[in-house]
Amino acid sequence: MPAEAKTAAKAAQPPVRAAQPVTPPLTERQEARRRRILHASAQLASRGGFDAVQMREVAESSQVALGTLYRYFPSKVHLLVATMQDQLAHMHGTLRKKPPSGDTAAERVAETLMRAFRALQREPHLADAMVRALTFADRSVSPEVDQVSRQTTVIILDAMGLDDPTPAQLSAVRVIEHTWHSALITWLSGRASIAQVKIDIETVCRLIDLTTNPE
Amino acid sequence: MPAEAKTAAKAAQPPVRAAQPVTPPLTERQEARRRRILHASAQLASRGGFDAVQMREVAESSQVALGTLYRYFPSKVHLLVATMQDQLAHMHGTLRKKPPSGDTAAERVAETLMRAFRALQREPHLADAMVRALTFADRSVSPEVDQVSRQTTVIILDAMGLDDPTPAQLSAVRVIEHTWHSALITWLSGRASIAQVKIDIETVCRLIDLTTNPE
DNA sequence: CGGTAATCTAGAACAAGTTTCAGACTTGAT
DNA sequence: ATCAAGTCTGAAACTTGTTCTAGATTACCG
Repeated sequence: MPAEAKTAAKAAQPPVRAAQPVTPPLTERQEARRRRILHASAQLASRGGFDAVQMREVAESSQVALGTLYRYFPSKVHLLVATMQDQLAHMHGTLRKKPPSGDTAAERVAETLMRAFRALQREPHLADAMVRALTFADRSVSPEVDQVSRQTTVIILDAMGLDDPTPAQLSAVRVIEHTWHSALITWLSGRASIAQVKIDIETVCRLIDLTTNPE
Repeated sequence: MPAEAKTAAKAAQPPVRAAQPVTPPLTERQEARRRRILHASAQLASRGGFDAVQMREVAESSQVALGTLYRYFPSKVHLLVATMQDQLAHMHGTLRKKPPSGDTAAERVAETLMRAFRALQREPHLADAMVRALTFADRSVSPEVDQVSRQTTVIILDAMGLDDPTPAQLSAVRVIEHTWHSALITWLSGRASIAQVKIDIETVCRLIDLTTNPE
């Protein structure tokens, strides 16, 4: 990977879906292309994880020229992070349907995260690809990664049943997200058991009580 | 990166320093080569981070053939994780000299981590290279990553002044490590300020009190 | 010392991410 | 319908991690 390429935020014109800023509306065919690409990406990732998502294959599977693929997603990491955004949206929808049942906010958050975790377990390779991309992303992907982070925050706050979090609560949520990502990685690389992930998530969720009913 | 290469733990003969198992003692010249390699790696990393550590350059800087470099460190990630082990050992030595002064275990751990954080701030590119390698590492690097994790655990337990931690305390320590790595990453990729990292570390360290004086 | 196995070297070769380019195709405005 | 601007395609080129090979060097055993 050329050093400069990863560092400089390539200023590709329209299709690159940046953070929020003016995204020139895509034509129908463009939207379809984008969707095909994301689908191919997820499919390849489900097979063999990060390494199996090869740009040439994604291009071929989605019936798009390599150059076009790079116009839509300026790097493999961008592509996988976008794939994660996509999957996250899905998951948020799913989670919304059956709200967690715990009594305390901590319990509900832990329950939600474990539910998400079980979903990821069903596609461990896909999880691998997405999470590795997320943590490997450099500054040029920051807007997209940030968006994923915001979406995760929303999910957690949702589970807490909170509309207007205090700074302390936001910090707790960030810490939970940190733990979530990192625990996922240790599990994916075989360095932690599922049981351990569960315990750690429950442990970190206790921080919520700590910020809800102050010291 | 060939898929298989990253996945299969290459059984290179002697120099590959595995986890703990029998490492045939290196001759003096071999030890020197290893040291030159790690030094070159750290130096290049300090310049431009992960991307600047190019295997050909490392080989050249350390006066070693490319093939030899790969015999000592079977991949770029292995090399960078080993570099991290090296730097961690350094840091542990440094931290040991001036034990943290806080009254509670939580304070001492937070103080220690912030001290480490300030050290990393002095070489942000190096930190970038090491941390990115650490989280990007796949299963083939697990033993080495695990070793880094164990060393980090020791540092934290040291700061807590604990010899015989309970399972709950170990979980808290793991969560702190998760937060530490992940917070570092968000800082390195410009998505969080130093102040935010500090707050999050202090937040997560409160878990210690929670496990020390039970609910 | 002599011989043999292990190690090291230089350099070619290969794989996958990324860039580039010329030409065909679409789109939108006139 | 027509033209200019913007997109897409196919293919080649380039970069950097990784592997491979043949021949020199080194380490060690008797």
